[in-house]
Amino acid sequence: MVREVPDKVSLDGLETRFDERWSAEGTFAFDRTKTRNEIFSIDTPPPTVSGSLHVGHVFSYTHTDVVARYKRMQGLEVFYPMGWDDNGLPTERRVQNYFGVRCDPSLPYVEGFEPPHQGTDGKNVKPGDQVPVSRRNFIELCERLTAEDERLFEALWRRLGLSVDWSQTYQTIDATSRATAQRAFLRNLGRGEAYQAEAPGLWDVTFQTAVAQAELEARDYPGFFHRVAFHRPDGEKIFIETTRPELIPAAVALIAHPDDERYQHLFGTTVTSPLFGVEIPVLAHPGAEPDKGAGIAMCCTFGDLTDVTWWRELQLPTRSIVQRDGRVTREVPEWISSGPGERFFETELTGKTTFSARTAIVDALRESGDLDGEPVATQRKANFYEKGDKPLEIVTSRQWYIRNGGRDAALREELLARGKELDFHPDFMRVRYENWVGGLNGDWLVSRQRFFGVAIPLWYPVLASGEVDHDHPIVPSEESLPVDPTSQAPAGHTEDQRGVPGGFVGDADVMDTWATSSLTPQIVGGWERDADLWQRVYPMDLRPQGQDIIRTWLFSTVVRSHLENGALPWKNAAISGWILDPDRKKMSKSKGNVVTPMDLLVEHGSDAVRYWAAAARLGTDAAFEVGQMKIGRRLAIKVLNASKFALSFGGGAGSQITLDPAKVTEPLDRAMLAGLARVVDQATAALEAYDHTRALEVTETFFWTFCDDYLELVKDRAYGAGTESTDASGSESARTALAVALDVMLRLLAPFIPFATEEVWSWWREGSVHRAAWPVAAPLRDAAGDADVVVLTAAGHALAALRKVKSEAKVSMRTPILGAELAVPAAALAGVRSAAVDVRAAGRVTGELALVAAGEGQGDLAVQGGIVVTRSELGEPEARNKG
RNA sequence: GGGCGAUUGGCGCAGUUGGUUAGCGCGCUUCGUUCACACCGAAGAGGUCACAGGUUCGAGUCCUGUAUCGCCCA
Repeated sequence: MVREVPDKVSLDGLETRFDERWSAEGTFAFDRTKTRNEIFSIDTPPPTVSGSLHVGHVFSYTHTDVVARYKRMQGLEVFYPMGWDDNGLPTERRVQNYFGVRCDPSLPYVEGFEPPHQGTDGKNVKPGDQVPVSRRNFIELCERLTAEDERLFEALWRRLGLSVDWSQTYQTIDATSRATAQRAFLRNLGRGEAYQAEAPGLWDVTFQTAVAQAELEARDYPGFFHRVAFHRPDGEKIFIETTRPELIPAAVALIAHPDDERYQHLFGTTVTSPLFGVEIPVLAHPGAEPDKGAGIAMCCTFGDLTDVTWWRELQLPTRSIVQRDGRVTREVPEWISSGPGERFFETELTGKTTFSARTAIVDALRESGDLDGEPVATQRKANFYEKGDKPLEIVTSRQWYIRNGGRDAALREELLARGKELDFHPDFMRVRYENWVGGLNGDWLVSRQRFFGVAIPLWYPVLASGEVDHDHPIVPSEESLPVDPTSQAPAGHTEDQRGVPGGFVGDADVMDTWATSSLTPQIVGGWERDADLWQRVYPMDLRPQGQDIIRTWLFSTVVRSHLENGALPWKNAAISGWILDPDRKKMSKSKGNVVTPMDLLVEHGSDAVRYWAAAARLGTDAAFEVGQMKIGRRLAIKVLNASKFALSFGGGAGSQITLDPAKVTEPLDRAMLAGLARVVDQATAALEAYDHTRALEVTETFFWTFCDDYLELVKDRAYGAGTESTDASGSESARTALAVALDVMLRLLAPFIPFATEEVWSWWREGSVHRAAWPVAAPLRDAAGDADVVVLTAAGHALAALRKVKSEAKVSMRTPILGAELAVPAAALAGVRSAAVDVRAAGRVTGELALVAAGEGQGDLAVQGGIVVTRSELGEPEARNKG
């Protein structure tokens, strides 16, 4: 039953109208009564609030939504929650500036705290004016502030048409996430997978925090090679080249490659350092690169990660001089005992930044004659914290680690096996996982010396001596989580025992943000919180994400799930590519070429933008192309117009439409359904293989042929007038075929252009197209019988050949053809013949239409399928109705 | 330095396990059109598939090497 078809169709306003309807009707609400095999669960990336959503988000989240909508139409109940990532520095800074506060974990929680500011118009509050608050208060303020971000993000996602169940949202700092992260950590601790160690690690002096391998970024950093002499007992000078002469006082060995002939005679001997006269050994290690610099390197504790390797493998002493604040130690180290060296250190180096210390040392080396030539400028790779702007130092500190296979071959093999078990889309993305896991050189450092984040849920006893006993942490019960050890006392203790002998101290650190976000399946799935939900959704089906965070988010999630649940967290990982700007560069804010997503959606319409996104395959970078969106918009409008047309033949609103395939009797109509059956098979197979692009392509191609050829061919017959086919069944056949095809094509297109398809669906079908069943080919094939799609192709070509006559004669397509003869290739002849009535009608052939077999070499298959018009006579063009 | 991906008409992309004459869209040219659609329709022009070797009866497709671009890791 056709309820209504608008006179004038439009895409405008569909986004808002259907978002409201889908919400009101709970179209995407998750039905948790379904069992695991009836559910498709998606572990969606939580976007970072405080950041902003950009075109790349729209792009990749659309890919996920296409899958979600497809799976839902396949009859699966889709578990598709959305989260907000508010961990990390950007949120911390915004909270500080917006409310004029700073987090001080040493403070107690204040009930009902009101911050001094409510927004400062973008101006920063000076650190001195910031009011210190407890971590719990800080987190509460964060939740207050990010509520606005979340509202804006949700509005964008709704407009884009993400079929998320909006009653299922979470924040990575909310109580559930904190409890989950802490519980998982305590489980790791209990099984010995989390441990603390006093070890050299990367340290950011600006942010005053330890940094994990996964957060490293190697950048070019300008420096100078200094050629510096060490001294043998006999006075011979051994030259090394270093970019960090300020670390000479921290030198513990000179190291050359074991096969390097130049240094064979030195191995096993000692040299003394210039200026400081510290005696150090000359050692061999394959890590030394003979063709780099002098071929012999100064090993300091610690200048870089190679030093750490040498220190560990050659069991060298620790002689650190750089402190956590990035300055040289204020005490003269005990190993520097030569009179002049000691004095020099004390007067020129103590407390200086590494930069100033370098200047002082280089001046002194020049004076003592130990500097050979002048420093030579160079670009070297230095390790940076991805958010920092100073090279990382390496300092020794006590930190918590979680085992990730970086130090344990057996665990590494298990994790590599998990990688093989996971279906990556596209498959080659697996290599990035394997390279990363294979290249790990340490466990996962999870402690962060930050204030804002999920607290490490531990306290430590304070001994009678006043010393803190880190070896026997006090662990909270899982029921008490989340806890904040800096503002809560452990069970059995009171707050007045904090920091006093016989009492306790709380661990002041927070966990790495990945330590929380690696648990998104557990957070959304109700792990240890909602056992019923958990067994319905876990392990999950799909993790969509970007390729840049395979080493972090994907890997850490696999680690947690493997350790905690002995399972892979999901079956599939769908990796989206980048958005490139017209210069084929990654789009970035700094380049100022980022378009605000909401503007994009408003300007082009959501279906158009989704079409652009869906036209790019997983893992493939895509150009930001407005042209592609315009094509999507054209498709959406065409769907509206063609549908309006197809539904109008029965008489428009109020007319009955049957979808009974038995009524499709004409060969041409059956041929069209045969073609559609094939499209259904191809689109389904493509979507099953996470190849949404192919599904869209075959559907779209068929749809355009349907509009350009089929619709034109059957127009007159569907109207039921004007041809020699006065037979009502011919008209009914066309009308039924049109409706059946429309019904199927709307469903095929629904995951891609959900708004236009839903609009059409609402004109004549019940419920939402997004809860309609995904089409299957069998009924179409049954209706098509033995009809072959070549009938449609051939008839379309014949029509095109007639059009060409008119086009070349530069006359209107409405010009009648008084008579014509077509030479048709043998393979197409029967097809054209069986559709001759429709071809004549669509081509406006009023007289004879002769069909003859084409001769050898006649016609070009690439042009109108080889059909050639051998004779034609045009009638008078129709008079124009002007005015 | 290692790894992964890309290179097809002016632009953006398809091209399934090697198989007739390499497709699609945009743009372009010409024409048409207001009773589905001007956010339109029809017809047309336009390509030594980055380069060099090799395997094969046959290579855009497989192998080797080179170049350029992008990303990741050292």
